[in-house]
Amino acid sequence: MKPPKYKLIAEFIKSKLESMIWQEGYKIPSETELATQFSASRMTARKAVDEMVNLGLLERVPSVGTFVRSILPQSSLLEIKNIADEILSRGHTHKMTVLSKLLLVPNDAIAISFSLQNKNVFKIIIIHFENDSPIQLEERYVNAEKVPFFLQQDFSKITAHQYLTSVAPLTEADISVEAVMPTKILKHNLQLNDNTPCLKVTRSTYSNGQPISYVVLYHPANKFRLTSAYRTAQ
Amino acid sequence: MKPPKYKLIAEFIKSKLESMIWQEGYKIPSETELATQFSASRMTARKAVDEMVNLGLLERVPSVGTFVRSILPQSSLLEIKNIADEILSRGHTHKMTVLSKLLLVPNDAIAISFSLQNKNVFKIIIIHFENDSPIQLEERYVNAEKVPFFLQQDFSKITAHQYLTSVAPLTEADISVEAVMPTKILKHNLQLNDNTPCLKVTRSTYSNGQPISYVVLYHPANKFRLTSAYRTAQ
DNA sequence: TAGTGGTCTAGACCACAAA
DNA sequence: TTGTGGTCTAGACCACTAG
Repeated sequence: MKPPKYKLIAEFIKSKLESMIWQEGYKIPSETELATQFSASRMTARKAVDEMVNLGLLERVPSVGTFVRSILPQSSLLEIKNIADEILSRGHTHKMTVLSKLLLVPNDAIAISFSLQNKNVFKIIIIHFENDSPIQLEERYVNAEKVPFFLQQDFSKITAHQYLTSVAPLTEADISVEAVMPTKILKHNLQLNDNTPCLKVTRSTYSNGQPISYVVLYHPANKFRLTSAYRTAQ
Repeated sequence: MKPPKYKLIAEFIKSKLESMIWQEGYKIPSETELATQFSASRMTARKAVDEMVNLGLLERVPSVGTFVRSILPQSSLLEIKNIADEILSRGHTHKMTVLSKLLLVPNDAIAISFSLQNKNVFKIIIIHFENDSPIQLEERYVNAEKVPFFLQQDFSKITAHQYLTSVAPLTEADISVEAVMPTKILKHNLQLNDNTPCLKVTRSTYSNGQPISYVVLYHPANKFRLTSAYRTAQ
């Protein structure tokens, strides 16, 4: 299984960018030059450049050349925050209760969302309290292979999210947000009235391409808002 | 200026998706077939398919074929996107109705959120439709001093957001998301049942420190998800 | 005029899946 | 065995920019 040639060229470009040898605004070798350098056809070199352009790392200027783009600090947009820290930063007290802990093989829906099939996962359900009032129900699935000691943690000392990021650095995440009506169980656990909708946040996290955790968070809508700030570069 | 051949092929595919002739899961003609049909080489047909795959509308399965992807209505929280483009990129039709347009001095709540006091703002209310079904109510306040010709735009040709970014480049934004129960008016306009919660997105946008627009977007929860992807810098 | 990216062709070989 | 997508080649012509 050898990688295709265009991947090699793309890796070459990436390494130049990572090592900062090619800095912002630098004009990279023309497609013809890259092709010659790698004994490839121009179409193949172009495909490598295509990939980097799609990633937003390079920018083409017709008739002129291809240049290193300025980097946008996009990661700060929706920070993956720790609920304990957030509550403490509001000057409130944080408490949690673990409702259940177990080891299982995920059902289809979870497995597909989480790209884990026929693998063991841990499941844990936690309720978080802010000043003794429930503010979040956390239903979390964790890749048991990658994080074998997950269930042995004392979650009153370290949150699940804190522990996971310490074991496997968070590199990618997919987040989705919906508004839902709570189920009976949810209503009971979050001490909700009849007509209170919930914010449902679903998040899959990955560490270097490996799925680590799939979590569904429910927040009573009258107590919670998800916020995010956006800033362009410069 | 005639469009390149691969664009024609891409448009052909897009039209099949928009008209729902090719539905979810449908296996589209092979690259070779497309090439023959358009008297193009396979590489050119492939480039058209590439484009649709990158847009997330098609999915390749090696050795088997290329298929129409299932589409969940979702929107990016991170990127400030244009709802019309998003709907179109799902192969659906977009329509809008302007409910009201006016010039006013903002009340306190709006003024504070929007850091505009004693200044004129335009207010506009728009309903967006995806395939004739209402998907978003947009209640927007615009800084009249910075964007004097806002109300004169034809919003069936350009969305409010498109026009604003063309006049004043978006540099900062604050976004917040809540789950709420719809008011009577909202229920009526979004054609909602009694028990459908709404996702309420509030966004303030700025251009180089100047407030440009404050917008509240309501989405029926059964039709909408907000999503976002997170990637660390390399 | 020389160099660049944008497009395009008409072939080719491969690995893989389905019949 | 056939058809598919994945990769690749060695040319080509174009419009455009810059020296």
